[in-house]
Amino acid sequence: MAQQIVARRVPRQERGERRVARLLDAAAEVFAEKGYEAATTNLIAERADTSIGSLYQFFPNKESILRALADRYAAQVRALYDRVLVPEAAALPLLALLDSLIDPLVEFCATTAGFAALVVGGAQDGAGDDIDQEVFGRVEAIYAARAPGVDPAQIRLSVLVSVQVVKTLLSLIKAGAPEHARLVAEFKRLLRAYLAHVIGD
Amino acid sequence: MAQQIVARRVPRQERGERRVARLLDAAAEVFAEKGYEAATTNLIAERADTSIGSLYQFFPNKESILRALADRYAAQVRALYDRVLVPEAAALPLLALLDSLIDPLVEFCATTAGFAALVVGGAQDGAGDDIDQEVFGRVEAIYAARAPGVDPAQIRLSVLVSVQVVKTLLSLIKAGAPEHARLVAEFKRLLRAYLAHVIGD
Amino acid sequence: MAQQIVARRVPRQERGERRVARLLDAAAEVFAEKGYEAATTNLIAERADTSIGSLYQFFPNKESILRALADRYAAQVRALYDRVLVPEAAALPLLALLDSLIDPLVEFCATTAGFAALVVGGAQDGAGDDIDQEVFGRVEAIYAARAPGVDPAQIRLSVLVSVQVVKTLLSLIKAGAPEHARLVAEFKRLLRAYLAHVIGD
Amino acid sequence: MAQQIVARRVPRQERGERRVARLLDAAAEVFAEKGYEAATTNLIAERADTSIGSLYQFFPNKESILRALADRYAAQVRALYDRVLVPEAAALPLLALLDSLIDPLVEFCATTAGFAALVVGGAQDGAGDDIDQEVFGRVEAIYAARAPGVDPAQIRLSVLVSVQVVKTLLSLIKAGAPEHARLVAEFKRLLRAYLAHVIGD
DNA sequence: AATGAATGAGAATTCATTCAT
DNA sequence: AATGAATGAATTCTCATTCAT
Repeated sequence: MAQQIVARRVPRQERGERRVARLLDAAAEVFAEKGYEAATTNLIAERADTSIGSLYQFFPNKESILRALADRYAAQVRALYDRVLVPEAAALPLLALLDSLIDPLVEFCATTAGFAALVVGGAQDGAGDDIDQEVFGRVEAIYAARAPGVDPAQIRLSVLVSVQVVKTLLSLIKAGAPEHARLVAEFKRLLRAYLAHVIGD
Repeated sequence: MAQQIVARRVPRQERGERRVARLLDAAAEVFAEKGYEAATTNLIAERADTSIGSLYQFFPNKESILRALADRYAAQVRALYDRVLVPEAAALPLLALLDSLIDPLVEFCATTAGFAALVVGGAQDGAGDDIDQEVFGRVEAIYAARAPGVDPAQIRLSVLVSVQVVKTLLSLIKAGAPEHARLVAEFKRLLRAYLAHVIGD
Repeated sequence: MAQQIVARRVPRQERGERRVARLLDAAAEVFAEKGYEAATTNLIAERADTSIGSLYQFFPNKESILRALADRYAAQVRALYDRVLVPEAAALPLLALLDSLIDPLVEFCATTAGFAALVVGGAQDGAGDDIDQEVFGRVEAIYAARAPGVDPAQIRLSVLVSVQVVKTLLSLIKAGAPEHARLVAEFKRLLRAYLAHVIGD
Repeated sequence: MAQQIVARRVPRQERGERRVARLLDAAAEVFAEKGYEAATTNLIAERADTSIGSLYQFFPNKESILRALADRYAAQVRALYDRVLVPEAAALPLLALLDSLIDPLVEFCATTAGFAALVVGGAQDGAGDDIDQEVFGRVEAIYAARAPGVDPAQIRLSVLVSVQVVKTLLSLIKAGAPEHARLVAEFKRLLRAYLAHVIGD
């Protein structure tokens, strides 16, 4: 009996989750296309093949859609880094470290419509903060492990600089800069030159 | 006599100019506070102690206010750089060069309400482009003068990186990052390390 | 079963249609009272006991309300003429023909608030054109059938004159001319005298 | 002395009159181009090479410009008819009478930008009424003289019909109907056929 | 008298959000 | 739970009219 009740519920929850996912996909698309302010909740619902009423069943207001999207991206970035940014990464040569730091984000950015808009664009006040935190924490751990003697405050500052620089790179890519690869390489040069001083080559 | 006639007209023009200036000041404030989209033309007029009708006497629509603001900033940045970024700057030691490149902007940013929002924020499509161009051209000339042997494409790439990095710095300052000075110093370190490779220390 | 599904949707559609009808009624009233330009969409919505938002759910802009109203009138005139202006009308004595041509329009005009304003008033560029066409085509067919030997160009000219004269009559009635009936009779005399020459008595 | 004072005044008054004339010309143009509602007082002033302030020195509001324009047209029509519509016209053959009734108006309409718009268009409630009266009175006198035995009420009705028919003709011409001349001829046929019954050929 | 900058009520239209079905 | 019609506050912009200069 209890199982039945649970079982009967699961499909419903699943259906709900699928709908939320569709809504977030649609929102990512629409936010990326029009920007947060110009995006309308009606268009998002329509793109998600749902009704506006359903949208408001899952999200109390427009901003919460953005937050949820940011949450999802933060989780995706976490998963991304779980694979490549293992603690041992701290032992890699700086160049390799930068590769494993930057390349996943660049690729994610290229594949994922609204990501850059959210992380970089400052679409809405603190929308990208969770994603930032996700990256920040990882990088801080690695830098600290790599340069144990350095003042933690200096480490944090270097992490801040690094993260901001990568975000800038992503924003340029999103803006459709030509010579994608060349740009990525140059930003790696930038960070390498800087970090060689701070946490060693 | 002739002077009198001219003089009689001046107050009118001056009044108009003062009003435009007040409107732009107000717009800068409001754009900075709320962002471009959320800013309303009525609020801008109110802040400028004028009527909405007067606002539309000077600006045909909301976007033109943003453009005019960008123009004004571009002119101010030009004036700023006219003083410090003389051609001889190319001969300075890299650190001094970075000082004269960055410090004026940082200070201007700190004093001027909506500047960073416009330059960095991507408030509206190409709003900050003129300001960017202003800086870009100057910096390109200096880098090229300093490193005559380097491939112009590489120079341009380095200028792009430099300008973007400075814009990032400004956005952090605008975001109210604590330890202002420390941050500026660190971004100078970042650029110095990078540029030492590209255009020499 | 299938019927039920269909049936369930009907109330919604019906509600929408009723609302559109109410909006058009209100619009007819308001356009007739104030003229197209001076009529406000807010007043139309209010008169229709709806919100301005609902109005814009059905009509993309003010002009489209006018067009829809014209469409509705054109359809009503078509229906009107379907009953009385059968092909056999061509065989009627001229006076009887004029009766069946004019009387329905006069009555429709008297019962229907905004009709004359639209047909005659030139409220907006081509607003009444469809209604004109509706009448023009019918009358042309009848005149041609009645006077087969006459040059088609002359027929069209006579139709134009006839239609314009009737429109003028309607405008006078709308303007609240006293002695309604006398006026109608006189305009019939006018057209009879003219058409007796052109298409025969 | 007295003469001097008068003399000194005359130029002022003349200047004012010339300005009023220029304003009315401009208004005619603008009303004809855009219609009464869409015409702006600022545009009228600009077209008249004056300031908006001067416009309001002579006209208390927008509507009064229309009225003044109508007055001017009424006077011009009066002058027009003073030449051709002499009492002896009543003795002319009907066709010649119609010529002298219609031709001047058609020509005036063709030469004078805003005339038709005003007389026909119903630009504003009673704007063309004075002009109507001007024509109505003349025609009534002539019809009455020509058909002394006819009931005055019938005369008035026939005048009404005649005037309305001519107005309709003017509106078609203004609307840019092709075959100008043919149209005029046909409308004369229309009126001739009608009037032959009423006031004799 | 002439000017034109200034005013602000008012218009069309949008869109986040609610709620009856 | 799903739907989408309904709502109306808020926004941009216009234009008749006023009034200081």
